[in-house]
Order: sequence, then structure tokens, then C-alpha cells
Amino acid sequence: MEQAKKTTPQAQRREREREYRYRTILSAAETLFAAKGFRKTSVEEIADQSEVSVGTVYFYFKDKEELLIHLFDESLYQLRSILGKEFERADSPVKGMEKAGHAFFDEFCTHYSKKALILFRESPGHGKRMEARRKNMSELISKDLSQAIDRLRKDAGCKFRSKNSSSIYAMCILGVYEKVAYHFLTEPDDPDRAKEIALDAVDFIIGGIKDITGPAA
Amino acid sequence: MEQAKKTTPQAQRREREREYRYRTILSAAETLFAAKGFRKTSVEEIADQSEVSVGTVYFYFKDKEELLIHLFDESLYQLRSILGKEFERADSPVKGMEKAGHAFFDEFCTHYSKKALILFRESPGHGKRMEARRKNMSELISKDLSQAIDRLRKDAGCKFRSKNSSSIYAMCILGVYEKVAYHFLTEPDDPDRAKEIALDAVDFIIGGIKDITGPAA
Amino acid sequence: MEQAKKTTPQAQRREREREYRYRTILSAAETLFAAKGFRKTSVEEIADQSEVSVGTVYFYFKDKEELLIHLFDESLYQLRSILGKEFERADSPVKGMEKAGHAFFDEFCTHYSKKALILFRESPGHGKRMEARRKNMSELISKDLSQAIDRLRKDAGCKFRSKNSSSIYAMCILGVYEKVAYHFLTEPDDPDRAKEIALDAVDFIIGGIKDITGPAA
Amino acid sequence: MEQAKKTTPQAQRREREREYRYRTILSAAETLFAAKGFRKTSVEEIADQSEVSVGTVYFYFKDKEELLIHLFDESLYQLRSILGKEFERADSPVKGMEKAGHAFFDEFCTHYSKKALILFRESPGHGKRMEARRKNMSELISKDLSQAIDRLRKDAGCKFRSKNSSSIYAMCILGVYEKVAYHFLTEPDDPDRAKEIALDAVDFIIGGIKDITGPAA
DNA sequence: TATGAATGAGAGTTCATTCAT
DNA sequence: CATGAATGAACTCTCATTCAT
Repeated sequence: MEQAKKTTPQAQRREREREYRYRTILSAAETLFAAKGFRKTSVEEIADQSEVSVGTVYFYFKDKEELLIHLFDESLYQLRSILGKEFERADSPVKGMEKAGHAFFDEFCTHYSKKALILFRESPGHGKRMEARRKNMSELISKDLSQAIDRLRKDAGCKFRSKNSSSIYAMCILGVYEKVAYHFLTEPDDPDRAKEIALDAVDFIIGGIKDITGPAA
Repeated sequence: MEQAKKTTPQAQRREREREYRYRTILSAAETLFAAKGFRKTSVEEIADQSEVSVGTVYFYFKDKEELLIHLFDESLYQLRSILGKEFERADSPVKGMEKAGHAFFDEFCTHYSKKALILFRESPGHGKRMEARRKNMSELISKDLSQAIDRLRKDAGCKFRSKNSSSIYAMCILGVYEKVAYHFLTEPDDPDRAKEIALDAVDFIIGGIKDITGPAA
Repeated sequence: MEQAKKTTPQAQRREREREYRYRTILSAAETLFAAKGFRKTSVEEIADQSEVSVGTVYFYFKDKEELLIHLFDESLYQLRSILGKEFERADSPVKGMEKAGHAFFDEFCTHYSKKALILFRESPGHGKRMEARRKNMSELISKDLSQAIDRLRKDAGCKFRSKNSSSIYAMCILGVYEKVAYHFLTEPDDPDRAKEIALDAVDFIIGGIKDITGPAA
Repeated sequence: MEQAKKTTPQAQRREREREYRYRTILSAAETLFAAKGFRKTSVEEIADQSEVSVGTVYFYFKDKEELLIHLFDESLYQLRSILGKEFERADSPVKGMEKAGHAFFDEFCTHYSKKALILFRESPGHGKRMEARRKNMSELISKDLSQAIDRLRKDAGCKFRSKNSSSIYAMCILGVYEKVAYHFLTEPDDPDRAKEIALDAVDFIIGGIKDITGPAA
């Protein structure tokens, strides 16, 4: 019965509106969090920007932190899509790592700068849930990267210090990504220099990887 | 005559007590900022912890941010001392980079963990003064590192993509430091694993550097 | 359609309640400012007196000073209405001045004593906004009075020392008003004496004016 | 014994120093109160300005309000001296009133502007003691003026509405003084205009008086 | 006497969250 | 569902006054 109602035209419209509102609020929050940071953005501002009332924000999202978490997850998903795509396309793991690096700077940080800011600028010091999410994101990306590194290692036939090594290297790579991305997003360098930075940073990462996996033999 | 008065025993004791209070407050703030973060620590808590009144905190420090800035500067100084010492001691730039890396994890993150937390966990989004300090710290450490990298490059006789490259590599290294340090300080790994992480991270950095600076082959 | 919604009974009631709260807070502030002065009245007291929370006060008024400014403006409006009415009614400018003087003491200082206190007792030394308001009030009333004086002068066909004279005389009259009003409001004289004071003060003003505008005799 | 000690050279020097400190503090307070107002001046500022410690200020003066009271009394004394001198010198009561008026603007407001500011700008809303002092000052000057007015009246042989009338007129005159003085001290008019204002204001006062005491016959 | 560090009550303001309508 | 007024705890900062030395 309940489900039947859902296919009613009115219900459909409602559903659409619901979805629309949800997206609008999220989008407003994204813009504001990216621009001013989570703490300096008030729920009222988000409501104003999305042209709904404060109460409506709370109807769609449990609390302010939930907004951040959603955005964080979305951003993470976007990032992983971009990186994953590059790895898949590439002929070799090394090539994949390189392509992914460039995609990170040229695509993610450029076309999804708000997402990048939320991912890399929103610091610790929020609630527990967010803290957990943060850790989760590191782990997920680390896992992606360490799988790639493992493939690399196997290809090279080398041996790591321990079974954790690849995840540690992944952490290192993530560190480079974060730091350089933060610089990218924070200081408005001219495009040429930005390109240079991206190239050098990827070089650094690939260098680190190659050396380790490398001519160990 | 006037100056003679300043060396009066009473005056000396006063000066000592003044110094002591100052240190006590700073230390309480350090502990609390490291544990809960700047924003979640109230001035009242700092006062309680240092067993003085709120007013006294404000007698010694202009405002809450000033406390953070002092601690930040102190931490930065400590870190640079530790790293600098290692670079000086080392026989070669590469060795220096390696030693410095290990000192960072084994000495700074271990024995000065509160300072490390303040340096690497306190996020952006504070006042303007703090924001400036933050940028300053990145620049200072970057400069230290890029000088070392430049020496390395000269030894290896290689050429970088551009004159900025060394500072970009420095940024990358700092990124690795920060990320791994954050992991260190946040997740209480067992000491063995910690050791392993440090070793691998330094390997990664050295690898990145060596590859870039040298067609070592 | 949208506008129709605004006339909904519920919306009307809300609007009424909103207005009511607003007036209640303003009225509480008026009473307290008149009784204890702006500085010695805390926002919490205003909230208590109006039976709302502190937050609600800030919902309706940007800050404490805004309350004072609103009250000040209201008081000024009330005063000018009373004086203006008398000037209009009167047969001659002199009569107008006289009537206005009596209305000031008998009506404004008596029935709007809180407003009078806010107008004449709240000292300088507040924020910039208030300071500007204060000056504005002096200028407005001065202008009203000096226009009346100018008409008087024209009737008498006399010449003043300079084109500023009438505004200076206006300032003098305002000075008398303020001083005597302050006395009125501060010392609880018996009504007979109050009447006497008002009569004498108006005599003084009229005397000053008449002498200046004309050896009419 | 005690008294004998007082004539000791050392005791004399101490007494001198004591007196000097006292004056220095009072003078610093005068400058600051005149410049920033009582409330916006902190005891620490007064101490700094007079080059003593906060404790010393409290040794010489019971509390901050006492400083204001002393200054207020001093200012009042100065003002009465100036006005009194003019009344005595003058040939007739009317002349005296006129001279006193000019002396008020040209001498008191000009050469003792800090005192004038303290007398006329420091508003109500301070402690009870100060409130009392304020009233006292009004009464004293009123008495001075009403005595002069009474003499005037006798000369003219006219009759007032009541025995209080002269004191009411005095209040009016004081009101004019205060208002115009405040304008003088607050708005930096050019000297010519200042002169004009003073002349007109005195005219107004004399006019008010003359009319009342005047052609009653 | 003189010092100045210490106090701590109190002020204004913010804002995430709730809930009656 | 949407609204937005209401809440009130929490926070930073000020400053007159005290008192051990």
C-alpha cells in the first residue's frame, strides 16, 4: 500500500523536490565550507544560501557535522573515481601511478577544488564521527595506492621490508598529495607554475616508488 | 644604582616566579591543545590546569591565540634544532637527509609529541596572526630542506626541471613528514611497527630524492 | 498566491507575537535604561525583565547599543511630535514657543519620563553609532527651534548678529530644556513646585528670545 | 614626638614627594578623563601616565571614583573662582552677569578645557558619591547665580513669581552654559565662530534675565 | 610606602539545536 | 514537511581592586 502511493504523480514530484532540496543544501554547504571552513560557517548561512529555513536543514541532516561527513564522503568518492580510472587505463602499474598523480592535480584539484578543499583542508578537531571518517578516507585511499604499489612490486620482483611496507608507502604518497594540493588550493599560483609543481611532485612520488621497488636486485 | 636594585634577591625571586608562572601556563596550554585541540580548549581550562585564575592567563598572554602562537614557534624551533643537528653531523647530504628523517620520527615525534601535535594537527581557520605563522613554518622548513636538496643535486651534478624544483621536492618531503607524523601521533602503534613505519617513510623520501637527483646508475 | 499566504491567520498571529516580543524587549530596556542607565544594565537583566532568553534579545536586536539607539530615536520622535503639535496650533511664533515649552515640561517630562531620561541622561561615551545619533538629535531639535526663532525674528523685523544666531539661540533653549528636565526627572519635587519651575523656565526662554528679537516696544 | 619628626628635613622631603605624586596622579587622571572619559580610562592607564604603579594610585585614592570626585571638585572651584571674580569686579549686577558669561566661555572653556570637560561631559551613571557631587555642583553654581539674580531683581524693584524663581533662573542659565560649553569643547569650531557663539549665548542669558527683571513696572 | 602580579566576577556575544505551529 | 523564533550554555576578554613582599 505504502509503496503503491509512491508511484503516484504527486508522490513522484515530492520525491523529486525532496531530492532537489537535499542537493541544494549540500551544495550550499560545500561552497561555504570550501570558502570559509566548517567552523566559520553557521547553519543559518547554509540555510540562507540554499533558500530554505534552518529547520529544513535539520530535517535533511541530523546535524552540522553530518553535512560535512556527506560532503567528505562524496569528495572521497569523486577522488577515488578519478584515480581509479587512470590506474585502469594505464598499461603498467608505474604508468598508472604517474597518470593518477597528474589526474589528481590537473583534474581533481582543478575541477573539483571545493571537494579537494573539504578533503584536505578540513582539519581534525571536529567530532568523533568526523574523525572516524577522516581515518577511513586515509585508509581507503591508502588501500587503493598500496594495491597499486604491490602490483608494482610484484612486477619488479622485489621484496619489501615487511608486509606493511606498501601501505606505508601509500601513506607517504598521500602525504605528498595532501601537502601539495593544499598549497595548490591555497596559494593562487599562475597556471604554468602549477603545472610545474604537479610534474615535480609526481616525479618525486614515482622516484620514491621506483627506487624502492627498483633495481633492488 | 638603579640597575643594582634589579639584582636584589627579592627581585630575582620575583623574576623566577614570573618565569615559572609563564612556563606553567604555557605548558598547561600545550598539554590541552595537544589533547583536545585549540578550539575545544577553553581559557578557563588552561587557567584551572595551571592553577591560576583566568585573569592571570590574560596577564601573561594577550589572548588565547597568543598562547598558540608561542607554542607553535617553540615547537618549530625545537623541530628545526633537531633536524639541523642531524644535517650538520652527517658526512654527506644524503646521509643528512636520512638521519634527519629518523630523528624526526624517533626523537621529535616521540619525545616532543605534544609539540608535534601542535605543529601538525592544529588546522587552518584560526586568526590572521596564526595563519601567517603557519605559512611561515612551512616556508622555513621548506627552505631548510630545499637547501639540503640543492646540495644533494650539486653533488650529483644533475639538473632539475626548474629553479623551483628543489622547493617543490621540499614540500613533498614535508608532506610525507606531516602525514606520517600525524599517523604516529594519532594511532598508538606498537613501538616495533612505529620503527618500521619510520624506516619505510625515510626510505621513500630518500628514494624520491635519489631518483630525481641522480641517474645513479 | 504568495502574498495571500501572508494574510493567513497563523501568519498574522505570528506577526503579532513577533511585534509583541519586540515591544516587550524594547519596553524592558527602556525601563531599565531609564532606571539604572545603559552601562549598568546588562543584557541578561533585559532578558529577564522581558521574560525571554538572552538569545532572543539578540534575535531581535543586533547588539545592546541597537536597543539604546531604537529607544533614543523613538524618544526623539515623541518629543518632536509633542513640540511640533504645539507650534502648529499656536496663533503666533511666540505663543508657539511658549506652548511648546509648557508641553515639554507638562507632557513630555511627565508622561514620557523614561523617554526623557534616555534622551537627556544617557551620556556620551558610548559607541560611534550612538554618538552620531546623539549629535543628530541635537541638530534636529535645534533646527526645529531655530526655524521657529527665525519666524519670530522676521515678525519682529529685527536683525541678528549673524546668520548662525538663531541656531545658537536654539542651542541655548535646548540647554535650558535639558537642564531643567534633568532636574525634574531626578528630583521628585512636589507637583506645585514642578509647575512653578516649568513656568519660570519658559518665562526665561521667552524672555531671552523676546529681548533679542526686539526692542519690540 | 610625632609632630617633632615632621619638621625633620627627611620628613619634609617625603612630604614634598608625597604631594608631588598626588598631583601627578591627579593630573594624569585629568588628562585621560578629559580625553577618553571616565569609563574608558583604566586605572592602569592612569598609573602608567603618572609613572607609578597601580598600587600607588590606590594608596593615594580610595578608588577610581575618588579621583573623579577630586577632579570634579577642583574644576568646580576653578570655575567658581573665575565667575566670582567677574561678578565682584563688575559695576552692576547685570554687567557682572555679562562679564561672567564671557569669562566662562573665553577663559574657563578655553584655558581650562580639561576641567570643563570633566565638569560638563562626565555624565550621570556613576556611583552614588559622584551623583551627590554632581548635584552639589549644580546647587553651588545655582546659588551663586541666583544670588546675583536676586540682587538684579532688587535693583530693578520687580517681583518674581515665587521665592524660588531666582534659583530656577539660575538653573536655566547653568543649562545654557553647559550646553554651549559642551558644543564648544566637542566641536572644534574656528575661533571667530566660537567668539560669535559666546556672544550670542551671553546675549540670550542677559536677555532672559532682563526681560524677567525688567519692565515689570 | 611602593610595587605589580593575581584575582574573579561579570559583561557582551555567538550559534547549534529544538519544537510548536 | 517546512518554518523560524526561541533557547541557553559556552566562550573570550576586561578591569577595579587587593595584598604579600
